[in-house]
Amino acid sequence: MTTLSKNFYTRDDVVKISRALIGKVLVSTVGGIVTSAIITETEAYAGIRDRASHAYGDRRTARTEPMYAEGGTTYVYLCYGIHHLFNVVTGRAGAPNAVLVRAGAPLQGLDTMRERRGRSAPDSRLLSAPGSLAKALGITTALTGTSLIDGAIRIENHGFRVAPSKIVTGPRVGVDYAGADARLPYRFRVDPADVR
DNA sequence: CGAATGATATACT
DNA sequence: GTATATCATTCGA
Repeated sequence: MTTLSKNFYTRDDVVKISRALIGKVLVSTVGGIVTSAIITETEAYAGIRDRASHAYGDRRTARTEPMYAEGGTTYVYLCYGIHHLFNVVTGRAGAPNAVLVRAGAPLQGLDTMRERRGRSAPDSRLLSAPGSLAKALGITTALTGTSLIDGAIRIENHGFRVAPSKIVTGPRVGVDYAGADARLPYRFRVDPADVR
């Protein structure tokens, strides 16, 4: 049960890191309450030449600034005016790479997650999509740019095992506008039942 | 299937 | 500075 160290995040290959995050544990401490989840789905966003990335074409703005930080920090932004989406920034400083955490399986703080998500969400869907996952874990844009090493959000290795053959690779969701890049196999997911 | 909902990027005046 | 189109989505009809 160790917190992932800086050198996990600062590696070059964001796609590899995206795959490696499957089975790791995302932990948030918000309002003095700890909630955590096993990561079951991620997507890689690969720098300034990835049309699907917010940083495509080196679009460095107030919003995307956290993506340009050194790996090991967060990038949280508001999508569709409603949903806060949580990303892990990777790579070296100046290279805007990030991994979107799309889904998870509840581990700790189940009651709090249920409260945050509201009555209509069944347990099986508590963390089944990126907006829902952030909501259940209490993650908002207020936490963008914060450290994953010693901040309110961290990622730990609890020793959960996922057979490589159980990790499904495919194109990313909701990026049709990205042309050919929309078909890149940058999405990774595993059935929660295949995490031991 | 489509409304909800607001920050943001971009293109104007 | 102001206008407007767009968006790494979700939920309910």
